[in-house]
Amino acid sequence: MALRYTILAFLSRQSLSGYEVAKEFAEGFGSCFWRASQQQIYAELAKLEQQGSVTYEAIPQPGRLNKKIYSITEEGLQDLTEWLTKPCEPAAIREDLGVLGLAGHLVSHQIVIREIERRSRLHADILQHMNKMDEHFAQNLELLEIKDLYMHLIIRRAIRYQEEWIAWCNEALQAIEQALQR
Amino acid sequence: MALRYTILAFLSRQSLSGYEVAKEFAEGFGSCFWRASQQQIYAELAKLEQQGSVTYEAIPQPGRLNKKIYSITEEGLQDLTEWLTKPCEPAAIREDLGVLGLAGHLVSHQIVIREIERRSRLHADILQHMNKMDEHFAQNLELLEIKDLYMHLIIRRAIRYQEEWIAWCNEALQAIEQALQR
DNA sequence: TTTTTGTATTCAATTTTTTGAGTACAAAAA
DNA sequence: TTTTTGTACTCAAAAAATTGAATACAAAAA
Repeated sequence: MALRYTILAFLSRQSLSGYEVAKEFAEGFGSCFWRASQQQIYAELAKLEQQGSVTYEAIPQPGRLNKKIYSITEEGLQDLTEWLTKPCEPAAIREDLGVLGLAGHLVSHQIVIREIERRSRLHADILQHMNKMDEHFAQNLELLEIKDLYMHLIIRRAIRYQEEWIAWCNEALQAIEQALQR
Repeated sequence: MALRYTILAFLSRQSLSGYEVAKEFAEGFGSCFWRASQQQIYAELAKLEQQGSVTYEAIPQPGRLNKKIYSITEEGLQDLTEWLTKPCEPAAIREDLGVLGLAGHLVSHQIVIREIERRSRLHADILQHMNKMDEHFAQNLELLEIKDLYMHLIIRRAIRYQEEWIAWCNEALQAIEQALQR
């Protein structure tokens, strides 16, 4: 279960409130790597706090609910490090679109084409977002400290992933069109 | 929830026993696209049967438990078609290895390198398997009926996915080595 | 001025997934 | 001949994820 460790990893970079962790998932790393709902995140943070892997400092906000700034503890750091050290297995692709490959013959090719075109556009949007995320790192690649180099590499993974999707969409569209002409 | 529809999609191609569906997941499409345990599959088939999306014919096996051959029904076909027609969203990458990008600085670079090298090998193995799956389709691409063309395209997706992983692993290893030399 | 957006968190029910067994027998391999 | 592998299915508990609310207020936009 990587949600726990993803949260710990965020907190190993900087202390964050639950809301900010959720934002990381929604906009940063998580937007294309790992998704989690706010509820999941708050629940996990509470569990981590109970187990002593994180602590929080309650920041009283004038006229509002307290903001809890979570920080990783020694135990949390150790837990995370241990997990990172273990080998991990590749994940399944788990794409709904894959089912179209199994049963696409049940719907008209227009629908298949429309869906692939739509996907291509979606990935182009995400790609743009990822490229923006990478900008700062890619510009001074030579001076990056290790922490940022790894971040750059993982963003690169996301970028290549999106590019690959777009390339496949093109390949697929071309193949379908060619088949239709016969 | 695509498990349900993935099973329906398998059954839309041919009738299968629960065991054979599980094998599809373990070795075929599912090995790299969608994973599901036997228990999940049997449970889902039972649910689908209750709902009338599939039926089964019990094949008495001499001296064994009955084998249940599941077939998709009209309702199942309609349900699946409806689902295929709706647009679907890209999935998150959900790779444990991604966490290394967030917190790789906590472990030695040997561990990071070892893990990336390991990944590269794993993906090469899966790639080989996928290429074998595609062989039959790729050979007579010109004569494929639509059903098989789509299957080919989705296998191509899996192939490109593995190739992309391997390419990224190489890029990452090179970047890390270069950084270490400074 | 009212509505929307953004910050910030919590609760609860349901569904899905994972984990770990257990049953039963045939065929092939050691 | 004993063990392993493959076929074939079932049960149950625990963990994780999803869905849908609800609360509370500030700031900006309409």
